[in-house]
Amino acid sequence: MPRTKRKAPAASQAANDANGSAGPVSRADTVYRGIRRAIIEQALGPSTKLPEDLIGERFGVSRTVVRAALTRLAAEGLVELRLNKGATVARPSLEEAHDVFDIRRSLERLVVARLAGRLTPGGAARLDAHVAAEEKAKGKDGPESIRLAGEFHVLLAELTGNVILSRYVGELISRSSLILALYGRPHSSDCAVAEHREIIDALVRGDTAGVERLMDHHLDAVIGRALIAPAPDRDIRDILSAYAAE
Amino acid sequence: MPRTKRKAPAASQAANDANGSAGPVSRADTVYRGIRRAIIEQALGPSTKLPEDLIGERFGVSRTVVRAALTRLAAEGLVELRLNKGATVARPSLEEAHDVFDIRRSLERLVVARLAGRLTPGGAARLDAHVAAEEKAKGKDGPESIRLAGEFHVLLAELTGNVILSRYVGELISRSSLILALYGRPHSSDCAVAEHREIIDALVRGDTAGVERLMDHHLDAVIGRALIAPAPDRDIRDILSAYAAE
DNA sequence: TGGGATTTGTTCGTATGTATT
DNA sequence: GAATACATACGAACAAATCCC
Repeated sequence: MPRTKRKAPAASQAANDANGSAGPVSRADTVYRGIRRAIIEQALGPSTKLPEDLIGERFGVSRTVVRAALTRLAAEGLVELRLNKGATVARPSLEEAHDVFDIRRSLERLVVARLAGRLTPGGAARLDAHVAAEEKAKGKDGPESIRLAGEFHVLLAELTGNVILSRYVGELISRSSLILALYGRPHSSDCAVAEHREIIDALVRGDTAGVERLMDHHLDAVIGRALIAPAPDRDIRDILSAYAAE
Repeated sequence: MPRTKRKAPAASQAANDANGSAGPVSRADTVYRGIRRAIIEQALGPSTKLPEDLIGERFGVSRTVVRAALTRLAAEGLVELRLNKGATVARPSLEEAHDVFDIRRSLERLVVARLAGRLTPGGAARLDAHVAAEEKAKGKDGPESIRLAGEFHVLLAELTGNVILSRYVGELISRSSLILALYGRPHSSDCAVAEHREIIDALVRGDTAGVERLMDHHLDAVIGRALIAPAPDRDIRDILSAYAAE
């Protein structure tokens, strides 16, 4: 009798509703977001194996649903999917790391150029609020801080209204998390909140050239934290249970 | 007796091997590539419904495999996936169209900047060969021509060696196919082969500023063919059979 | 509006492939 | 290296939602 360790029909009918805001959400979405967040917050490190059975158990869904989520994550570059060998958290090479930051420079410069002087009051307010949240989370130095630092850049991209641009920036940001986990210092990942403030100021002033320069410097600083350091391996089981409950 | 029209166990065990070059290929890959090509060559127009059963029948695979392919295509933006309502070929809004070309400008400028003066002899040869193929296919004015025009840009991106960059450019190019199908003139989609030649020349000369200007002009010309025109609807069945056999 | 046909979402069994001893 | 254990790839059936008349 093979693989009899599957759980009962999965009592997760209460996992519906209460989603962010837009449109109905499939169950695969829930799993996708959970794993994505776990990777971004560096709870799941590069090369961590992601067995379908285990994940399905933790999230209360079947392997089919997990597969759909893993497929999406693979398309996004966060997960590697080798035929017949299952999924692992991606382990970007040093070369890929350079590639990521290369494109980030180009696209994030486009973002601030589009935004300079064109920031709505509402947009500026959202940015201010976000930076305030970053400041608040700074002391704790936990995964929250890592995520917020990246989300500042995603928020900027979203404010351009260009959905494709924000999707790409979002992907690049999450890959940056992986890169920092692999090659960066242990947890110096806070993105220099002061620099974020400077960028907002320059955007409000409408100083296009200045904000492009600031963003370049800021990214240089981020890249500067790309040093050699091995990543420890932890047990997936404990980690996932924290993310299964959204 | 619901849905009894499914075919026999599907005798497609010979669908393995003989793939392009790199790594083993899942069956979902085959379906993915087939549908993708059909969309890029404008055989499947925007909003065309993509029923899982029908596609699976044509490709000789089950719905599970089709779903995986559709999930990937959706992540890429070529397909829209609405919950409980199935998949359709994406129909980019005019706004999205502008977004696509906006990012194309930025990324393709990065491509040629990276390439200027750094083109290997092999790379230049591949570009020359490609343009020759474009020239040859130009008379026929068929789907081949559409695909080749886009692949020139993808080839440029690939020559940078930045795999993420080439993935993004590839996605943007295929979306451009959709945009041209929607808003462009019927079939004036050949990308001005002469302009491609000029770009190659400038790259070989190492004329960075010149090639950026040329690429901008070239993209302007492409964007210039974005006019209002409705797209006719055709029957998926006939179309897919041509693409099922690779 | 309603009911049947159709399509999608999901589960789960089986076959096949990979790792391990 | 063969046998065993295990994980993945795929398919068929079932349940639920949607569509269409």
